[in-house]
Amino acid sequence: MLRNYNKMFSKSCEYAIKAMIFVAQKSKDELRVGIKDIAKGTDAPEHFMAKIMQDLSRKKLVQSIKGPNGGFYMDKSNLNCSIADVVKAIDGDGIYSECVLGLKACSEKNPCPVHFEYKEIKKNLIKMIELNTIGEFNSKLDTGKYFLKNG
Amino acid sequence: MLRNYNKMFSKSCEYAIKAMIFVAQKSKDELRVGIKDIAKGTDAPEHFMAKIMQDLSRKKLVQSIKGPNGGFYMDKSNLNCSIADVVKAIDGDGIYSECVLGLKACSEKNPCPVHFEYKEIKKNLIKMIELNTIGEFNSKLDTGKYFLKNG
DNA sequence: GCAAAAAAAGATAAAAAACTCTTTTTATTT
DNA sequence: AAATAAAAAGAGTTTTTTATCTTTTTTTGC
Repeated sequence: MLRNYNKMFSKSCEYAIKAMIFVAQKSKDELRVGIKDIAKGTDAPEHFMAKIMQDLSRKKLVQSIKGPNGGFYMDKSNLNCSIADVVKAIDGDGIYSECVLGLKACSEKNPCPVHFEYKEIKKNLIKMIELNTIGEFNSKLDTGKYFLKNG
Repeated sequence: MLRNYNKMFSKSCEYAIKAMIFVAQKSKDELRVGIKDIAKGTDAPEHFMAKIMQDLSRKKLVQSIKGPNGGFYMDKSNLNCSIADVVKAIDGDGIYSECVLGLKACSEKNPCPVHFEYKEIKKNLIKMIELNTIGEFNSKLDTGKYFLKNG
């Protein structure tokens, strides 16, 4: 054990969620944010974040424009997307479907020993990521009481 | 995204939990279980499982005896250990302490945007893994309604 | 004491995830 | 048209996790 697991989401996914919130925040008035700003604003490695943004952009979770004054921004529908949408885009839908003990065959009819206990937790987790939209974080961050990076 | 994340626990940890439940189940009457049986009974790669069992044994979550008729088994106190104990032994206590967005500085006073929503989920998750002891799974598995492996 | 059985330990390999660097494409401004 | 700015794409490296293979140590039964 060299790690210290946690890992509800992959690192890429953590970065993606933070980036989405950051871009939403910064692009309120049609402004575009560059990859450098996004990386700085979320404590993420720049080139790695670039890859993630490309991915999110390809999947239309965020808008991008090349060239001078280009960058990333969000339209109305992007602001409406939930954390769950981001998670699904980056980590897939394992959070919906996979057994907490990794059993492929685990199901209601063929449950692992913790299936039903975990079911409740999963339900709440899914509710949480589905109900929180990216746009809603704007007001939260505006209060200055929430943070996207250390220090 | 080649993965399909999920990953509440690492693979090692999934195997460890299953192994603990399996050994508890099989060693009810002072019997010892060998690594081959454990691997088979949990759908885990044998040598990898061996490593994990060594780890659990070193940390006294399970007992082991070498030589002919040796193997793994559990004493009373082992049966009393919770899933949380196994998780902490293998994955560390990140599940208790780490921010879901990976922010080192995230805390009650310096919360990330999802801190308080996640707090509730985390509380339930911790409750679940702390209240479920390994020994308690015996009766569950005895009913034949729960499974530790596919197929 | 010797052979066999089993876990422990050591060392290596393969796969996946995280991260970096370089080149290309697209758009803008002068 | 040329220079520049920015994202996109491609190709690589490093680190971590997962998995395998080999040797050593311990215990038991003969």
